Amino acid sequence: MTILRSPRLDDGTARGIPDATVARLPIYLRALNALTERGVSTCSSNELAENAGVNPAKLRKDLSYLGSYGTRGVGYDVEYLRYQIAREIGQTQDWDVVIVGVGNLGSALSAYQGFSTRGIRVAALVDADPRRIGTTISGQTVSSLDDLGAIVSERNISIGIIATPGTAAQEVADRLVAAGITSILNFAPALVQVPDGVDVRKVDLSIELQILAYHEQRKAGTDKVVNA
Amino acid sequence: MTILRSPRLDDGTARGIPDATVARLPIYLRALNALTERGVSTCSSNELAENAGVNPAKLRKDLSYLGSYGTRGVGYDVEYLRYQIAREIGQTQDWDVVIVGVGNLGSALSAYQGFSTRGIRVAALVDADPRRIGTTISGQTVSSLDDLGAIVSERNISIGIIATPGTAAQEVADRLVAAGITSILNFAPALVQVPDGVDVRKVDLSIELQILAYHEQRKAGTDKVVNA
DNA sequence: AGGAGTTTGTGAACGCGTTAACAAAATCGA
DNA sequence: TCGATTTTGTTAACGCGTTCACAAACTCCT
Ligand SMILES: NC(=O)c1ccc[n+]([C@@H]2O[C@H](COP(=O)([O-])OP(=O)(O)OC[C@H]3O[C@@H](n4cnc5c(N)ncnc54)[C@H](O)[C@@H]3O)[C@@H](O)[C@H]2O)c1
Ligand SMILES: NC(=O)c1ccc[n+]([C@@H]2O[C@H](COP(=O)([O-])OP(=O)(O)OC[C@H]3O[C@@H](n4cnc5c(N)ncnc54)[C@H](O)[C@@H]3O)[C@@H](O)[C@H]2O)c1
Repeated sequence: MTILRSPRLDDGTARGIPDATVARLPIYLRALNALTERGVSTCSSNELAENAGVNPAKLRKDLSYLGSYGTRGVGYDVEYLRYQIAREIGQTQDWDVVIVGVGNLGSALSAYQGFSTRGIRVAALVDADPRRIGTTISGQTVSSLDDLGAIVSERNISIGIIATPGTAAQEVADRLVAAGITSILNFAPALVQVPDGVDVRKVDLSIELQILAYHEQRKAGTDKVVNA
Repeated sequence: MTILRSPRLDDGTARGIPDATVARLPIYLRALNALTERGVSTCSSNELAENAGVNPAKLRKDLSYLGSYGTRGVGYDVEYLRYQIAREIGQTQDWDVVIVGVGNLGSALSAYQGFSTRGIRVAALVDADPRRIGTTISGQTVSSLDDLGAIVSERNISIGIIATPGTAAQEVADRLVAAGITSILNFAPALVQVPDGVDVRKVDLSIELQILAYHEQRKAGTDKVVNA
């Protein structure tokens, strides 16, 4: 009698897609867009899986959580499937984000053109440094951290990006939450505590490189065997 | 009679630490450094786990793959454990990386001070744009992509970062591999194919935000219930 | 010396994610 | 119409990662 986080509810509504699947849906979307650009209008799971770099069985299982959008013996209609995935992950609308901390990384993020094609719009830039406040970065005026609450509610922003030093991360997170933000992407190498109902994802670029370094070290130890 | 990728080999040598554990070891390292700075010389698994934001049992299991470095009834010696983890993940030496593509993101990465304290050294910057080649960014001269092979072998670089547009990613990966690079961190939204023996990790910031957007969409649908 | 208290290291259970395998459902040609 | 062929959707098996729970090992106090 344990309560399961079942992908499908009893009423048949597809809900609660596994995290691992959610993380891959944007990849499929990108692959479908690439197929459209190449003029392909129908594809099999093998074809799409190849383009996305995943196992075909995994792709089909992932898609099965959304519904039954393929045709047996035929495959998937590229445009139709693209729309269904986009709808599922909320890409039929744009999501506004605020970047807090427009230093090296925050500036690079604010200049990135690739977000807009994925339904992400950088709607506001915020910093605490008086020398940065009021300046224009990538066509946007940098606002004060103190105006965060007003900006978030005015522009209906629900996602915040922390690109400040680690020491400021918790304070910034608290302010974002107080302003009504319910999703945070944290680039600072620090743990942030948030109340229930707020999602936090962490991107740690140092760790990515450290993981590669670990494998490099292991390779060095077995190189004689591998290169023999 | 299947061959297992066992954490421990028959001779007792600790090898083949699980991927999930490897990804957390740098977090523990950071937490241990923080404890040292606070003057703490001994800590329990509960204490360290709290600082790292993980379950204590998970922490102990992770550490058990490295060896038995704690004392029952006492806990861990912070400095000793820090050294053991550092040694395990290759942080007793510096790892040199080359950044290919010094645009917005590549420049931000090259300016980042946080890498050096984690054993990562940005040893070279490379670009294909003649207007960038020869300029100085974060105190380093930008070299031509054509000199990649010489730079990599001269400076003994084993890790490459791709920060070029997605369209150039595969070509850059090929060049990195040809130059002798065996680990790649790819920021471009593109799949890159590499030979066996070369590790590739992908960081996709759009997808991180898209995952948050998905959860935002779900929250919107259940808000009435949650906020009731 | 011995018992009470503390904390590690690990065995075992559990759950999630991945993958293989196949029945169901479609197309196509004869 | 029917059999051969293709490809999906799904079930079942498997492996990895997480977590609980506890014996083993240590400290400390009397
Ligand atoms: N630059 C990189 O490539 C890189 C790589 C990995 C991780 N990071 C992490 O990303 C974060 C940002 O890095 P960066 O290189 O852009 O740093 P940076 O120093 O260039 O920029 C930080 C910005 O945050 C602002 N800031 C400081 N405190 C603030 C506060 N309380 N509220 C609002 N703004 C505040 C500063 O004024 C500055 O503009 C850091 O945590 C860093 O560790 C950066
Ligand atoms: N800027 C961001 O915040 C951000 C966010 C997410 C993803 N990305 C991805 O990171 C990558 C870099 O982004 P960016 O904003 O820095 O782009 P950018 O256009 O600012 O810089 C790209 C750089 O790569 C160089 N380049 C192009 N072709 C090259 C080649 N064949 N060899 C070597 N160098 C080459 C260009 O000269 C330029 O300097 C892109 O793939 C982008 O999609 C960037």
